Amino acid sequence: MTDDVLAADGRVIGTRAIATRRRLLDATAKLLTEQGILDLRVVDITRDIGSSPATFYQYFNDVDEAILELAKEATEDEKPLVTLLQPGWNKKTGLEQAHHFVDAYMVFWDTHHAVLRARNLKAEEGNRHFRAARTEANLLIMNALAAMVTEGVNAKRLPASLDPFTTAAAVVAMCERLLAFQPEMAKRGSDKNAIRNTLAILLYGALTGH
Amino acid sequence: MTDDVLAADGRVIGTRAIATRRRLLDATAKLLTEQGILDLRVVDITRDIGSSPATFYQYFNDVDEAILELAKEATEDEKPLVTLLQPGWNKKTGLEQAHHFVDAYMVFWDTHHAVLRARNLKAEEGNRHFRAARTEANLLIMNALAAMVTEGVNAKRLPASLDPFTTAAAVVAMCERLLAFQPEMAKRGSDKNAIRNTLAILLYGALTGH
DNA sequence: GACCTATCTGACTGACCGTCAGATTTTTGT
DNA sequence: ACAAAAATCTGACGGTCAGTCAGATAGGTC
Repeated sequence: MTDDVLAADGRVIGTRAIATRRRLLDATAKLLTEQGILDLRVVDITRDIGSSPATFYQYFNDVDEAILELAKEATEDEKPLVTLLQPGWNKKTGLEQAHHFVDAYMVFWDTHHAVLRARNLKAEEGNRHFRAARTEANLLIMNALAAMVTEGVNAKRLPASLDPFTTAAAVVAMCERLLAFQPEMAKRGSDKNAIRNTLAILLYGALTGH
Repeated sequence: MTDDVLAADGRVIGTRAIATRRRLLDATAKLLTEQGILDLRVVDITRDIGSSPATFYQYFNDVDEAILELAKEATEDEKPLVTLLQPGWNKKTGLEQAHHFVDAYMVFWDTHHAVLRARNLKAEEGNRHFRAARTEANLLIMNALAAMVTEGVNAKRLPASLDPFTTAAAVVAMCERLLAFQPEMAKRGSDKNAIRNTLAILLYGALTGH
């Protein structure tokens, strides 16, 4: 019952409608990637699937609602990343584990960057629902990171004055931002591999104190 | 001659027009802060100064042009920060110097966050002019940071595999992002001071290896 | 095939964008 | 001080998009 798909007015919809709704979501994601959120128009979304604006509003009250759903789908793809973040990265294999995480994060980012950017913008501009979505997604990763920092602090490898949660936020920030900067940095001589390596080292250092 | 103020069609304008243009820029900055870029409408900007949309287009070809100018003004305010980033942060006073930088950066961010967010979004969505503006601003800080990293690498306090430029980007990312997250993190128990301290420690560590 | 329900869309209202011709204000010349 | 010229401002308009609603169309049931 709970996973019934609903129209904008809340009624349960059938298979044809579910398919239409899905095509609308896919078109939204596509146009978000191609044109960015500032030029995202409902007309374009519906034109893309050969339909009319009225159809869109059958399934979503506004564009935000569609983007929010895409953001939640992205969060689902983020969950598996947590398993790569377990306390106990040691001197021998820790750096390699950091690399694994960075690689997985890069794939995740490449897949969802347009939606994540839109989500973050709306969250930063104060939209309650997008704040909640971002917080939920970030907590997945940040709780795992904070646990690793706490372990490092307890083992006296990291300074006690380091706030684990803030450090975790800083680590997430580095990951997201370096990937967003990537194309620009490439022009300045830092290629994808340099970014990957440096990110792994910084993560490894910040999280373990090694 | 070069610092003459120009209208949208390129002609040099007089004192009354300069004042109008300035009021338009201030109103743009104000509404960008209050409502965010997604709800920024030219009608609102001109209404705010008791004028009409046509006036706006006398001075700017579109809203982007006004935001870009505000972004460039923000860059001017960023330049003094570079003096706080000199190689040679040592064990005794280094952490304190990191605090100074973090404090100055916080003030800068608080003043310009709405414009900077808009600039970064447009840059990330591929707008050439905003990319250039962001790159110019970031290079100010990043070159200074990269020089500090290079010094740390040379003194063998930092691993040689660390790419100075990427590290600098990571540091900038941490600064920007933690400040953007601030209100959200406050709710989860990391107050402004914890953020300030943690950021300073992370900076100090990443830049000097101490 | 007649009926019922789910789904879709044409057509409309209202708002904003960006333009332009003409109105208003300021400056210049005498 | 006044008229002419230049600079600045704006009302009004055509075009596009958001969002709504009544009615058309498609799919299923008996």
